[in-house]
Amino acid sequence: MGRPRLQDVAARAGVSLATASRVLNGSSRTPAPALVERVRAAAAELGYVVNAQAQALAKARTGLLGLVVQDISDPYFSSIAAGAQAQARPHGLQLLLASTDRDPAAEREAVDAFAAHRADAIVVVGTRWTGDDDAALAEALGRYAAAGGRAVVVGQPLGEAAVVRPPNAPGSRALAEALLGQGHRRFVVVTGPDRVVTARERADAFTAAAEAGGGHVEPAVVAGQFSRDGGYGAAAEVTRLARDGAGRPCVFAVTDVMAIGLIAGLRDAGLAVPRDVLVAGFDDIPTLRDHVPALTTVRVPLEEIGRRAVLVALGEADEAGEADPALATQVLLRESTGG
Amino acid sequence: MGRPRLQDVAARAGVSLATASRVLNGSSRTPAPALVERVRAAAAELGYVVNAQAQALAKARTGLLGLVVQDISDPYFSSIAAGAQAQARPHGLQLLLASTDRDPAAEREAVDAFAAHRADAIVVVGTRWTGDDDAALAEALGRYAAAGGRAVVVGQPLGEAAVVRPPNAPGSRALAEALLGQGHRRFVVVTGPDRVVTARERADAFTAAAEAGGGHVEPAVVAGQFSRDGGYGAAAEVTRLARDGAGRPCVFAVTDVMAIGLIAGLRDAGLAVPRDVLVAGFDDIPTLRDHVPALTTVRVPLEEIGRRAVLVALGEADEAGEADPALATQVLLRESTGG
DNA sequence: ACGGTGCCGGAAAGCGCATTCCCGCGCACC
DNA sequence: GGTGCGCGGGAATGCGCTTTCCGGCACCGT
Repeated sequence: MGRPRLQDVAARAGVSLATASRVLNGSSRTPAPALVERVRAAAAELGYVVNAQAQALAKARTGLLGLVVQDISDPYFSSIAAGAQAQARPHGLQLLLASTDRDPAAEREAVDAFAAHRADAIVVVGTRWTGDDDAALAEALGRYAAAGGRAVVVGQPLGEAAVVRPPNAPGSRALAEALLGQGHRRFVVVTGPDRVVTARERADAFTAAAEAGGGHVEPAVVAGQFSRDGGYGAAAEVTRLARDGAGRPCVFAVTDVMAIGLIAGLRDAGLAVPRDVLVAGFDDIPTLRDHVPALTTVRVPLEEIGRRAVLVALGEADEAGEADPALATQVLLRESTGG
Repeated sequence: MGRPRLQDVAARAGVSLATASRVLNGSSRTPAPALVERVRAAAAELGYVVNAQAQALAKARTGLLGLVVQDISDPYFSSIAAGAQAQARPHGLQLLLASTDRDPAAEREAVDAFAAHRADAIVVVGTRWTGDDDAALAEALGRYAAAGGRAVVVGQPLGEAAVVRPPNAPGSRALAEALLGQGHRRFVVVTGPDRVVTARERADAFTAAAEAGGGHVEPAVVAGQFSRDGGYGAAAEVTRLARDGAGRPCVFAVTDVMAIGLIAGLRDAGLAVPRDVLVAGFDDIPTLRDHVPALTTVRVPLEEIGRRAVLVALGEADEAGEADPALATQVLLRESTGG
């Protein structure tokens, strides 16, 4: 009553285990057509389902790809995951997913768990942290790679792992230049907590480009969280700046979801966008396409980043730097910065 | 230079394989403290990482939980996935994820792949299809369950699998009643393609409740796709209805993302919400919380549904019907239906 | 006609671990 | 002081499959 084994299929087809294996799974040699037919028939009749675990043990390859993201319910990560999934399927890889809730310790645990499952490759997606939160993760990935696994990080470099760099700096620079082109000169950056490297990359590149282009950038507003609520919370400080200084400030919130929260907070404070304050975001989250006011943002090819990470993990593509043409951003100027 | 095996750890600690296994993984018996210490030390020195594949083969349990969703980049599914992940981790289960791009054939293939990997349980999330698109999936899940796997579907019942029913009908009924309570009487339902059972469940329950409460429900508008673009495309027909009849129609779009698309389409057609048309959605997608106008919708405990599905898969909870109190919906009346 | 060259099928040795069974020891009890 | 029992450690078996390796056969060339 248990599951049929390959042995059972072989017996029913009147062939050896080796032949059955060659017919159903093997690749190096192809048995005679008559045997192939018999084995296939026997397998079908028995409802045979290969045991990937046993196969993995024998072949030292599991067909598993570990994907570690910081929050799968965040559209940024789920878009990347969708791209990874799309690329994994045609390669016959199954995705092992871990969503870490932005906890560096959980990231490390996920990598260790995937290593235990002997995933053929591991892709870790998400911002690195300043300080030494990453040390344990780097070590875990290092051990994994030393044992023959392929490690890829999407975000910032970490240890020896191959890296796919989302175009944070180029995108932020392009955004600054586009806003300068619209005539804006007074900028405010709403960034995430200090330890979030991605937030810093975007903020720094934007600030540098804005100042290089003759703009004035106010001291950055540091949001308490790297999220919608963080953006909302930053509204108070932005409101103060808007009421103090001269002219409408043009605010760059380093992610779309922060920008959305910021706009909501401004509205609750009695300020309208773009009437009183201009706001731009980053990422071009699909669900926010119909936001009112339409949000100026930078489109990041998230799915493509996911696909690329998988290809790198498979050794079929090279690492991607911030300037990689396949991962180029696109600035989308919309109503929130004055149209 | 290969990975250390348990055998290597045992040798280094001067104990037998069995003892090492008992120390590091086993549970039935605990060796003497001195030995435990020696084995642990040896494992640490060697950098031993247990081979989950080998363990799975020997124990006939993999610690894998298969999760099949229709589109991981859709916030509906990614929220459920987040809940599933949160529930899986404390149980020491790893998530095997498949995103099928809403292709019934891909759903079946994913189930077969998970069965091959001997996942301890499989959860299939998403609407069923009318017609016999589901037959193959039902069969695959049936085979899997017959071989001892635990199968759970989130959505509509399918074969013998345990089912967690999102509260589509209760939520839709409650929404209709709330809208009636606001005084609305003229309703339009924007539903998805006929084959999408979830769309039909919501539309039917809403229609029945609205009519039972004395409302008038126009013939349903069938969107071409179960998505934002489907909602956008339905705007033309809704515009016609709004211009024809008497009074502002109150439109129920069966998902938030369709509602958002609809509102965008209406805007492009020159109609404002709620000035000319009222619109309500379903799901309460977090990212849309700051939409303007604020969207009347039905909050569905998506993460909780994900958690529950995992618990059912683990045999630690019972199936959940549409009226399950733990999965209750909440109607959120907001500006899009007149506040 | 004979030795040689491929092919093709089967037997068997693992892959890394859990687990059953067995054995030896020390203790309590009679 | 002897018997029985409990406990802790080790040898061996098997989980289901892949993959060498080997033997036999047919077919080729000379």
